[in-house]
This record gives sequence, structure tokens and C-alpha cells, in this order.
Amino acid sequence: MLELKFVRENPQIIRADLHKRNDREKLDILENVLNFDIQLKKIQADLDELRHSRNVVSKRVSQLIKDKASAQDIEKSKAEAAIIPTKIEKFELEYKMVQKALEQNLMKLPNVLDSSVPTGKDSTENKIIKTFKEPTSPIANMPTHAEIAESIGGADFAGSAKISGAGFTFLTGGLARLELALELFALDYLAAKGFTIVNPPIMMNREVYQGVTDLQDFEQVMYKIEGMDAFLIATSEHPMAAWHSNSVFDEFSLPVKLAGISPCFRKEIGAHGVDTKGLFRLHQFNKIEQFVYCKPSESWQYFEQLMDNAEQIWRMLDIPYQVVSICTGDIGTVAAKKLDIEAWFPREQAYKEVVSCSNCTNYQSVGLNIKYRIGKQGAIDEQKEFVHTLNSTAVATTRTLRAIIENYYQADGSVTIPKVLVPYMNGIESLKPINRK
RNA sequence: GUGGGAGUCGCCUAGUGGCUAUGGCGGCAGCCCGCUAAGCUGUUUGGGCUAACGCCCAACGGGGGUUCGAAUCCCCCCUCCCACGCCA
Repeated sequence: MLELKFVRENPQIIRADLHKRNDREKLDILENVLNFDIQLKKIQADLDELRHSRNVVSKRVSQLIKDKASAQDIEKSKAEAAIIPTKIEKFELEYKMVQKALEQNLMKLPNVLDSSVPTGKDSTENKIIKTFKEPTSPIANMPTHAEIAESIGGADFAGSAKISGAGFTFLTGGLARLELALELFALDYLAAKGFTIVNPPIMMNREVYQGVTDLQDFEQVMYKIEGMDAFLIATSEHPMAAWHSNSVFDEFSLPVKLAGISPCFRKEIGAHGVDTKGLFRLHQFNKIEQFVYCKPSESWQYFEQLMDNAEQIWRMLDIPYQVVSICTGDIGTVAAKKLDIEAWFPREQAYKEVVSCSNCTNYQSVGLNIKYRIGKQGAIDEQKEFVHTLNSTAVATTRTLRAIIENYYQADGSVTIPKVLVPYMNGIESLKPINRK
């Protein structure tokens, strides 16, 4: 959510930004916010005045009783006071309505974009800013990654479809171990960089969830738990962001760097041809996520660090990738800037998203009310400011498994284990096809 | 899940319908003091108005209700503690 004060004071910045996004609907919403804000202030002033008069009369009643005034005088004052609450009620109702309308509109306004975000209408206009290694050609007659996974005894899609429907998998044997190896590898890397490993709750209530994501996601992405005010998390970013809602960090305790480990649940996975079966798009997958709370002045520095960590992981896996800057038409509501890593998938001859790194600036922290204290607590010049939050994939296991399967597939049908993962695999260096009878 | 207890300012705490929600600790600022560390005064939530001194409103876990007036009374919900039960 944008800070109301910021919207009030800088409507021209937001207007310019919405033009960049080519979003006419939100321009109207901005005007609504500004109008409701003025209305609300006026109602507030009237309401305060009414409440004041009520307080004054009430005090007089109290005084009369104490002075043992005549019952008649007391009743007279009471009667006078009795008129006020109905007036107050009316204004309070109006206040609540306008306040709700204001908030609903405010929540629809997207974050202000960083000036470096490329302008473009959709994902086709994202900008490639870096590549690692050259794209490779597939081995002749290369099967799909799902077929390879099954042939090495690493997955059972028929089995998962039978018990859970499409969009799930049983990972088995060497591939199940490889998933754990990836997670441990990424966690070790991040722990060495000063990240604290976090295993968060995987359900969150609606009120808190609204602070970390946009409303669309509730309909399209998130699973609601029936009979409970709870949603399955779509990423550990969400509980890690919400963790410190309604609290104040000490300036010197920042940055807080977290490495979240969790399953992720997503309703919308679409049908994407060759991806429909396999490990690329699932209703449930595991992910190691980087998350940072920091001072506003330092967020771009940490944005680079998160991106660098993700890149280093893919470099060590030694898989070709490109880095893409997400354009204005594709970036969504929350991030001020977003860079994706797209790994190379040789069989499909395409780069596909495996990492997404965002600087959310104060968009999440405003919604969740997460501040930090500038200077010492209690000091005369003590000030509180919203923190910045950032998040980035470290490794989304299933997508990465697919990338490993395709990039490390050998002509004999085996999949070589990337060197950096071998120590995490009990020394296993290759997953070989299993002969079926 | 059942029964009992609790939730008040950063922390502890007083407060059973009416002055401005006590008091302490901690923090911050100022004063005092030649002596080992205290003492005194002020301050310590959010919002609105004002050039400023100030003025006003809201806030006692959350949401409703009763009342001229609610931390206090009533209803619903949440969280924590204790006991019992169930359980990986």
C-alpha cells in the first residue's frame, strides 16, 4: 500500500507513474483517493467538534451530581446531552464509509516504479540486461524432462494425478534427494552471507495477507482453508514480510536478512503445452527465499546483493541464464523494480523464469505498519520511518530440478549431478535410468 | 477440546460508571553537584488545528452493545498462562 501522506503530497509523481504504466483505470482511482481524503478530513473535524461538545456536557452533568444540584437541573443537562450521540452516530457512520472507500481505493494503487524500469506493454517487452554462458543444443532425441525424471525413478506423475489431480508430483529416490541437496546448498550459501534460516508457518489469516499481496491474488492464486480465516502461503516471502507487522525495528538492528524455507501453494498454474506435465508449474513446490528488511537508503544496495546471490547459485550450478528487467506492463503492483533470472532449457530452446528479485521499497511495510526508529528511543528528535522490504528467490526446487535434468542430461539417458551438489548427495555423481521389466 | 485465570503507555503496575487513566522502572532532555552516583524538574501513543505558546479528538487485546458519560457493565471473537484430555 502507498502511504496516504505521500499520495496527498505527491499526486503528480503517481500520475506520471500511472501514465508510464498506461493504466487509465488507476488514474481515476487516484482521483478517488484524493477526494475521499479531503472528505474524510472534513468529517473528522466535524466529528471531533461534536465529540468535544459531548465531553463538555457530560462533564457538566458529572459536576452537577457532585455539587448535589437539584434533580431538575441534572435532568435538564442530561436531556441536553442526550441529543448529541445521535448526531455523532451519523457522522461516525459516514466516517467509516468514507474511510473504507478511501482504503479500498488506496490499496489498488500500485507502487511507484524506479526510473530504471523499462517501459513496455507486456512480458514480450522485458529487457535482457545480462547473459551467462551460451545457450546449448539439446541432445538428439531428447525426451521431455518429465519422461527423464520418470525413467531415472525420480518422479511419478501418474501416481500424484491419481491421488491429487494435475499440478502435483511424487518426487522419489535420487531426485527427492537432489531436491534436498539443492535446498541445503542454497541455505549453506545464504547462511555464509549472514542470512538467518527461517521455517515459517504456511498458513496466514486474511487481514495480514492483505498487507503483503494485492487483492487479485486472493481470487487467482491463494488457497483458502475452509472453515478458517486462513490461506496457504504462496511463498515464504509472505509470512516473513508479515512477521514484523505492527512493530518498530531499532535502527541498529537493520538489515534483517532471512532465508525462508517452505512449501508454496498456488491455485493458478495454467496450461502451458509441454509444461502441463512435469516440474515447471505445480500447485505445490518448495522454495528457498531471500528476504530483507532494511533502511530506505540501503535498499538498492541489498537489491544488488540478493540478485548477486541468486546469480551465484546459478553460476555454481553452471547452467546458462539471462537476467531480464521486468517492464512497466509486466511488473505488477508491489515491486518498484523487478529482475528475473531465466535459465536455459535446451530441449525447448528457451529461457524460462526461475528467479524473481524485487525491491518493494515501502509498499509492503506501509500496509503492514513496519517501521524503524531513527536515533535513540525516547530522544527528542526520535523519528519513525517505514522500512524497505526486498525479496528474491534463492532456489525454487522443482523448476531448478527441471533445469538440471535438461542441462545435465547425457546421451546414455542418465543425469549428471552438478559438481557443487555432489557433497550433498552422499557422493552420488549421476542418476541413472532404471531398467523396467 | 474442557475448566480456571489473565491481557492497561517500551517493561511492570493501580484503577468496579464521572476531575486530565495511577505509580514505578527503563529511555530522552535540562538542572544541580568535586567525588564513585545519586538527587531534582520535565518528557516518553496516534491523528487534526496553529506562525508559535497551545487547543481538540481518539487510544486500556479486537469488534459490537447499554449510558448524557465505559478501562470499568453486557454480548461475540482473539491471544497468553495453569490444570485435565487428546495427539506426531
